Amino acid sequence: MIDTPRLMKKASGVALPPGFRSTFFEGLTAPEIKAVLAAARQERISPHQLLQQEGDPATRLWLLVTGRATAYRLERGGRKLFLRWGVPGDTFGLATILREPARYLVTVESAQEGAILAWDLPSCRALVLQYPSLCKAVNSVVANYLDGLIDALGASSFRTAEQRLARMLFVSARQIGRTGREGVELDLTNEELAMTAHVSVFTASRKLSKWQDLGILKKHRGKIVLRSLSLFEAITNVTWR
Amino acid sequence: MIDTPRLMKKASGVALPPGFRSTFFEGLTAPEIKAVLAAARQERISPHQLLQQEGDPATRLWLLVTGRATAYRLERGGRKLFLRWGVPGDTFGLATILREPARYLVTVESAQEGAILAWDLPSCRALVLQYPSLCKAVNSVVANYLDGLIDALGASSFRTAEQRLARMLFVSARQIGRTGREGVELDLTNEELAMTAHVSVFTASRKLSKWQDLGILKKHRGKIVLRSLSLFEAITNVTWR
DNA sequence: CGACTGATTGACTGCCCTCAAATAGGGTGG
DNA sequence: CCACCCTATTTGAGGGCAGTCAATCAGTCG
Repeated sequence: MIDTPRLMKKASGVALPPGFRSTFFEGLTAPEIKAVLAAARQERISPHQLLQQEGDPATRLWLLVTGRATAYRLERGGRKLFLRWGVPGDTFGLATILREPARYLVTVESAQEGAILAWDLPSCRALVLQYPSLCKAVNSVVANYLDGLIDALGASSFRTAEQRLARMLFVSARQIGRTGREGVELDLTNEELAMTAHVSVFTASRKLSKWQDLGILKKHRGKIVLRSLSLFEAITNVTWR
Repeated sequence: MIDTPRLMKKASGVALPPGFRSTFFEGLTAPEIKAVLAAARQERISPHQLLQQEGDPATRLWLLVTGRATAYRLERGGRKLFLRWGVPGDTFGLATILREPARYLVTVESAQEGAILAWDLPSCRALVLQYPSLCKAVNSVVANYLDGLIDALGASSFRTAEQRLARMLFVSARQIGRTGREGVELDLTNEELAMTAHVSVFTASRKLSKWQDLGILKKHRGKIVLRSLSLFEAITNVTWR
């Protein structure tokens, strides 16, 4: 969809897609951004690649440029606890900048072809020393993650499977949805959606069918088209009186 | 239990309980800690006092010195989503140090008499400018919160009411438990415990009774005595195959 | 046209929440 | 010291949401 930047070994001029934005850069001045970008290394990623693994020593900070990723934690029994989508502009490996010998808190796996910008440990150290506001940028990103997590916890604790599903459709639409002519298109299988909403595949299928019958979405294999976003928002909010 | 520090209007010498430790101070040098403490203001708190409210402008950073607090978020319908205990050494209002016009993410309510150290917005700004490592300290604390939240989300998503209860008893024991002669004593009503484990009061009562029959805890009104901590840890881990 | 993977549907089960009502602890005032 | 009250806790009955299991159906790709 967007001309993907080419691989570059050394970062003299990192190519970013036009209109690229990242919350990580907010709060940084233009020259700071420039300096930070100059220290970055760009890499291509392929689907099902483990970008970082929980428990591993945090040796690099990185930022998703194009593609999609999934952040999750492995629970006892091998189940994956979905935490959030990684979309262009999202930053991970933030632990690298925290206390020096840190470990990744979560596992991040790419879901598509794409590209990332990465900073290794020495670069991070140097950058933080030179630009203290970087620390604030990290803070800001982490705060966003916190907020999202609290929301997810609330959903998981107080809401029904139907509400959790509707919520996930809603937030996924904003994050990984493409606006097509029939509505917002989501490249998600039932299984993926079920996992993100912490619901069984069967209830996911049932609820989706119900919503299709109501005409507020359309299902295809591995793809969901939402006709009306606001209805899903309503579903998640209503019902708790 | 510990001689509580007296109220001081100006912070010339802030009185901390002997042996007081805070993760917030880790990563700071001794002179830094001294400077930070010098800028603090000490206040007494009483039970059921709202130390901060979600959505309010974040105007102060503070640290619990003595007492106990509850961090939660208010959900639609007025239900409280319990997030974590606040115990001596815990820091809150970290948003104050992030992007300048910030708002509190969560509500924190005191549960006992106690004392806090507080820094107002100008102090925070000044301190962060002078000691960049403060930013790292904040980062570190937030990372801990993140980790705890992910854990809670996992519990809420994948575990049974019994496992969530056992988990909460276990973590509460470490955080707010006193070691008595019969085991670890927890000052918790069934209702409080139920709320923190995201379980109904009734299932809480039933499970507690069951565990009392098994002899691994003893119930009193508003108080629980755990005879064996490790058993509870086992309960939370077992069962997932 | 197979083969494989994703999606569906129905039947069954069980955890845990809701509601109603009774019981007990602990402090207070007479 | 006892009667009383308020609140915490208990107990049982009932029901619903949603998960598991099994089997079938449907799309896609080779």
